[in-house]
This record gives sequence, structure tokens and C-alpha cells, in this order.
Amino acid sequence: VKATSRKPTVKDVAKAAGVSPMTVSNVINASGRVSSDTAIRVRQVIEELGYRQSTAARRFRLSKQWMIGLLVVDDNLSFLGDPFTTEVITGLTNYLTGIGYSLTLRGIRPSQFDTHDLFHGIETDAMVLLLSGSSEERLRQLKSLQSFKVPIVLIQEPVPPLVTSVACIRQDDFGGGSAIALHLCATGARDFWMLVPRAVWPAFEARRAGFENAMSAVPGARLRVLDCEDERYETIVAVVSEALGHSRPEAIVGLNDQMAIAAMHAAQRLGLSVPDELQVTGFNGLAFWQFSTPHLTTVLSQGHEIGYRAGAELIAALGSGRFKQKDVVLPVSLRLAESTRHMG
Amino acid sequence: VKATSRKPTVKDVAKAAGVSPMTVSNVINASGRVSSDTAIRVRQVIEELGYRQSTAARRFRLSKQWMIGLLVVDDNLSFLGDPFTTEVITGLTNYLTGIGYSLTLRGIRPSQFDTHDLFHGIETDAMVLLLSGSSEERLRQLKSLQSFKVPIVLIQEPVPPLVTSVACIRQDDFGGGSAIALHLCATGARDFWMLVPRAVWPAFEARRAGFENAMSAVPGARLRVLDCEDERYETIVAVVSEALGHSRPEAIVGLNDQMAIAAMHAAQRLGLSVPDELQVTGFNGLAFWQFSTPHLTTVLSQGHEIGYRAGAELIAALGSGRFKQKDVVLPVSLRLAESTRHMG
DNA sequence: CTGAAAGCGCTTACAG
DNA sequence: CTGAAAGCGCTTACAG
Repeated sequence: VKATSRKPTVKDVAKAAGVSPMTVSNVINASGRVSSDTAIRVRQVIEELGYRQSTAARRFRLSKQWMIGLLVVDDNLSFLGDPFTTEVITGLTNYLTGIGYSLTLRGIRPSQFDTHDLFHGIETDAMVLLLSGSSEERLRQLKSLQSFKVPIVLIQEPVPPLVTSVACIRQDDFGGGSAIALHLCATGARDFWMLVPRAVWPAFEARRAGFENAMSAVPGARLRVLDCEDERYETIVAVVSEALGHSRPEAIVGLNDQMAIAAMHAAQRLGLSVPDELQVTGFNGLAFWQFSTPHLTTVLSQGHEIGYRAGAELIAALGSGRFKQKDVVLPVSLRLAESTRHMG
Repeated sequence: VKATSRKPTVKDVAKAAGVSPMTVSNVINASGRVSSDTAIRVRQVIEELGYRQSTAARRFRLSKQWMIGLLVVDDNLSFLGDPFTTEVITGLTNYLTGIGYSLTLRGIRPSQFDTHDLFHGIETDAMVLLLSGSSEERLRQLKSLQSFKVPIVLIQEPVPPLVTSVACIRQDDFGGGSAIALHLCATGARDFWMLVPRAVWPAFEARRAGFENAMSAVPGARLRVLDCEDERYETIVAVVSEALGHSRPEAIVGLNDQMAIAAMHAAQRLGLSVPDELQVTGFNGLAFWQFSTPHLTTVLSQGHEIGYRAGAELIAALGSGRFKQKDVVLPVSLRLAESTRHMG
């Protein structure tokens, strides 16, 4: 028996093995309803012919894709730029690869959301969403994505009220913000600046809220917000340099490590010593914190774990028809380094 | 006409519009063979019924997936860790999203390559590969992946001889390595150390070869290779600190920015001033170079462009049946910063 | 310009 | 334990 030029199908295998196509199917899918003699023969023919199941046909027949879609909505063309996002994707991929699912990646700008034909050519069993923009925008994005009628996991933001078939995996950014505030206050600092970029990310809002909440319990603590056009290194350096020309805080709080390092550099260039004259804190602790001098006190994010859990919850929901938990919150931890002063 | 519970198909649309299914198909796919009256009516019904084409059925019928597979072979569980890889993926996604293709991501360890059932459930029109390991290993990986019989683009490594249907997109890492060597030699330095991690990446080999080649033309120039178990910050700091205990080079060359920054820190901790007593150079210039003090002289990589081109070449090859060019090499440029000494 | 027929490769009932 | 029939939703020839 010689293979023809076209790819062999179940039919070819069946004929060569002297059985029917559905017996071949049963062998492949290990339904257990086939005698071992037949199974062995069929497997041998499969080997000989180099038969490989058509995934496309299976997907079509069973209307199941074994595929999860990841949509990142971001104004930045370089949407994977943040190492946190990267970590999430890695965790998700690692989970999905392990159970034979694929991940499909798509990045889109918020402005393209309505016009662009997002819906063309995407067909996944479930979706993972990294949204951005104001909360109204994000709600609109979410509602529109729900028309796919697949389970959805939101990363790093709580599920809005009255929304079904959606769960959320996030970390305790509020708690992380609180931990930073408490640590800084414990060093005796009271005068804080916070770098807040214009682009709205839910996690940033939570970090800020956590910081303000913890700070509000400390008498005399004051927070000044430095608005930044974007998160770029040059932007942050410019904003901080300008502000330091007029007054001096005791600590600058970055909502992520990149911004914190830029602020640190701006201060150091003006001759300020970190942490003696100015303390600096970051957030995430993934790739950057070690690259500054001194190393950055930061909050350890669990991007990989968040991605991994997102995959696990989604697959579980696919099986049972519903999410076990609507809101999964992972803990974070403060990691002290030399950019802040330590007690005892 | 009220939509039933199940999703409407071409058949439903056809019936409601009083035409045949293939007319509906022609309208959707804009074949231009439909009278505008009919087309308008059909489009209206599509709207009313909320009909959406089944991608799975189309993929099956046309045996085309509109999907590109990206496979990263890396021993690191966190395979997206390197910002260069991240840039490549972003560029690829941006290109593919623009033309209605999806990207499917899979990460795998070299050790899993044979045993793990890589082939299950992947069905893509083409593949982009980021391989790792020795050149024999990579060749084996490539050959095994060729059994999919789809066009393949290799990132950052040349196509081995006698391999067909494979093209390569890379940057001029050899030239980048040369540029670093020439710049350092021009500052008067002759005594170099290079950090070389155990894991073999083709781009690293090219950078090293380029450096050695340019250096060999300069009388008195010497290179010492510091072997490192891996690329981690702590590992590099340990290796460099140890070596600096015995002797002092004039410059340390990192094969990427991460390693360069770690080396810089090790030197600074021993009281060496950069660049006066020791110069340091990196490679990539993507996210890290600004985060060190002083900023890092580095070679600018074009990860985004490489990913984008990879997508473009692949889609072109899908159309014409062959690659226009087997080996696309993008230029790199040296970016000077304060970690090296500059001439007037 | 429009339609009736056939089939892509697989699997789910349903019989034997 | 095994098989003949039917169909998932779409589109490509082929006729009218």
C-alpha cells in the first residue's frame, strides 16, 4: 500500500486496514470500544500511511476549537511592552500547551474597537481580555465581546455588576499599594509624590486607591499626584525634573517599576541621594527592579501565576458550564531593597 | 422572521431572503457576481438574523486556516522573558492582525521536542520558529517541523544548507558585534571580557564572531571569555565579581543589555567607575539600556521590524508558493551612551 | 445573474 | 465489537 500524493484520511486508513472509518475514529480517540487486535492493526496502518487527523475537520465537526483567544486592547502598538503582560501570556501559554489547547493572540487599539472587524476570523472556545481605557470604555468593550457567547476571563480588573459568564483573575493591587504606603510611613516619610499616567489601567487605579487608603490613616501624610502624558522614560524624567525644581518630597511612588526608575534617575541627576534624601518605590518586580542603582523596593506581581490561573479557570468553566469563582484575587508581597530606608 | 435558538447558517439566511445558499455565500465573499438588489436584500437579512460566518466551516472547506503558528523552543519556562522575543511577537501580531490572520503561540522545552505530542491540534498555514540549542539540535528540530509541509520562517538564524521551503529573517548581529569592537578599540581599549552564557543562541554566536573578527584586525587587542551558567542577574554578578578580584579589563561586553547591566553593577560595587575605569556595552537597546546608571552603549535591535517582516514574507510565500528571498538581513546601529568613552 | 448537487474529513446516533 | 447512514456549514464546479 503506497500513500497517494494527497493526505490520507480516515477513509484511506479504513480501507487499508479492512475496517470502517468509524472504527478508525474509535481507535484514534481511544474510545475503548475496539478490540485490541483491530486497534493494533489500525495503528499500524496509520503509521505506514503517515495518517494525521485533520484538526480543521474535527473542529468543524465537534464545533470545538481547542483554542483560547487573548485580546489585548492597548493604544500602544507595542502592546506586549510591559513585562507584566508578557508574564501573564507566558503563564497562560504554559497552562494551555500542557492540556493541548492553543492560544491565539490579537492586539488592538481602543479606537479600532468598533470599526475594525474584530469578529472576522476569530473563533475560540473562550477569551482572555486585557482591556484598557476608562471604565465606561472597558464596559463597552466587554459587552461587545460578549456577543461571541464564550466564557471570558478579565485580567487585572473586577467583573462589572450584572455581567454574566465573565470571571476575573487579578492580584491584590489595592493591598500592594497599601503595603507601600505603610512601609514608607514607617520610615518616617509623610510627603509623597505619585506618578500617574494618563492612560487608565484598572490595576493602576487599585494601586493608587490602596496607597491613599493606607496613607489616610497616618496623621500628616500628604500625597501629590504628578500627571504624566504617558509612561515613557523621557516623559517621566521630564515631569519629575520639573517638579523637583520647585519642591522636594520624601518619597516618589511609581505605579510600576519603569516609572519608578525614571523618577529615580531624574532625582539622582539633580544630585539627590536615594534613599537618604529621597525614597523611591516601584511595582511589579519582574525584570527591572535590579537594573537601577540602588535596587528598587517594589511589590512582587505574579503575572505568570495570573495567566496560569486564567487558563485553568477558563478550562474548568468550559467543562462545567460556569465559573466556580467570579473573582480570583492573588496575594502580592512587598520586596524591600535599597531605594527605601529600612527600620532596624 | 425570528431567530431560532441555534446560530443561523447560510441556509437560514438564504431561506429568509428567498435565494439559494450559494448566492448568500457570494454576497458575503463579495465575489461580485450578484446583482446589487439581491445583495442588498441578503445583507439586510444577515443583519436581522445576526448571521455570522462559521470560521471553522470555512477553514475546513477551504483547507486554509488564516493562522500562523509561532513556536518558541526554550529551556526557560518563561520563554517570553527576553524583550527581543517580545518585540518580534508584537511585530508579527501587528502585521497579521492587519490582514486578518491570527497568531497561535506555543512554547516548548528542547527536551520535550521529541516526546511531547507537538503535532496534536496544531494546524497552521505557516510557522515562525524561534529555536534554541546547538546547531545540530536546531537542525533536528527544524527537520522535524518540516513534516507539517508548511512554509517556515526562522528568526535570527540562517537557513541551513539543503533545507527547502524555509526562509530566515534576522538582523546583522555580526555587524553589530563588529561595531562594538571598533568603537571600543577607538577609545583606546584593548583588553576585553565577554560574557557568554552556556545556552546557545545563534544571535549570540554571531555577535561574538563579529566582535572577534573586528578585534582581530587591531594590534594588541585581547578577548577573554567569561563562561556563565545562565543569563540571570545573580549569575552574572557572581561571575564578574569573582573575575574582577583577579584582574581588570578595560571593557566588558555583554551579549545583551541584561547581562551588561549586571556586569556594570558588579564592577560598580567594587568601586570601579564606569566608563572611566571600565567601559561596558550591551546589545538590543529595547527596554533596559536606560535603566542603568550610566546609560548603556548598545546596539539597537529591530525586533518589531523582524517580526513584521517575518509575517510579510510568510504571507507572500503563501501566495506565490515560494519565498522571494531565503535570507533577509536587517541592519542594526550602534547607539552610544555614557557607559563607554567617546572621542571628541 | 442564480441554483441543485456534491463533497471537504470527521463523528454521533443508531442498528446489527 | 463493528458498520451504513447522515450531517456539521460552507463553497466549487457545473448547468441553466
